[in-house]
Amino acid sequence: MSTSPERPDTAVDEPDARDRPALQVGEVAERVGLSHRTVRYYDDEGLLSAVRSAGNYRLYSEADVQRMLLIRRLKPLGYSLEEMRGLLTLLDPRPGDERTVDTARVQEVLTDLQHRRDRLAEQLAGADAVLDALHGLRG
Amino acid sequence: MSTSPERPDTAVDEPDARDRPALQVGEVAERVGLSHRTVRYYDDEGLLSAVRSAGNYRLYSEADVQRMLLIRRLKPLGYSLEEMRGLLTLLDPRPGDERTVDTARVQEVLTDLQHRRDRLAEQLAGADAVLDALHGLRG
DNA sequence: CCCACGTTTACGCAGCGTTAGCGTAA
DNA sequence: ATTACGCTAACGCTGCGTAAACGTGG
Repeated sequence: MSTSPERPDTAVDEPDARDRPALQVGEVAERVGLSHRTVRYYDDEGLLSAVRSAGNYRLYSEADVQRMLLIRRLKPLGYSLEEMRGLLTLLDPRPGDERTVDTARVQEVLTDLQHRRDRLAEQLAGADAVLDALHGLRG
Repeated sequence: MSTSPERPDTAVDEPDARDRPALQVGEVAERVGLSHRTVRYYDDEGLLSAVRSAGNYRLYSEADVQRMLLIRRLKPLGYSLEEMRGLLTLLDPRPGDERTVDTARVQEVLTDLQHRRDRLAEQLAGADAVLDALHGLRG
């Protein structure tokens, strides 16, 4: 997710690979479709890891943006931010996260993810049912 | 929804039509898949209209159950309970609700409903994208 | 008939998680 | 204009405590 496989730039894989934090809160908020308030909140809750500018502004990297987009996709599945934190260490590990790829845990998370996806699908089906009934009532 | 067209009982259309409130909070909660606390909350918020027993217990009719199921289907679309109240007067009017079938308003509500449905579909697609990526990462 | 028991409900208060608004300052 | 920070509120629940109503068995 955070890797950019094609990048003959700084030789290595990703660590500093031209992805130095440069975006401030408003920019990323707009890009990922969250309010700047929410971005700040996620940051405070430890889901994000902004670097600070000289003037103490939060600065985000492209990888951070990807992470936020991931959060944005995961959130409708009903995870709390605390659960999200755990999820992210598995799905979008940051340097300094546990490196042991606990396969059992991953499987556990994955099936849970599936269940939630299915529930979401049911909700969509429910909405469609209502919509159908409604369109029927006035064709 | 709440009408049972065949009933030569009390002459009129539906008011008492064998659908007298008889279910108490726990029963309906289980049937519609909400906590009894939530049912009470909805009731307090004016989404439901329970009748009270001699001992002050809430009693719900079959029509109420249908209404709750409708709420349950509409809720994932992100309506606030206040919006829900307005929705219900349109989609599941109770005796005593505005009887003018404001067509423009209905259309408005309907397209909003559609938008929300589409947003839900996008969320599902987003979840599937994550799931696909994840399954790819360990096939 | 009555009592004692367990279950169900009522109500209010208080808390939580997620957001969003505001004011003030840098 | 943008951000930082903290306070507060709103929303949708949820849990707790206490009290009353119910149903069943003795």
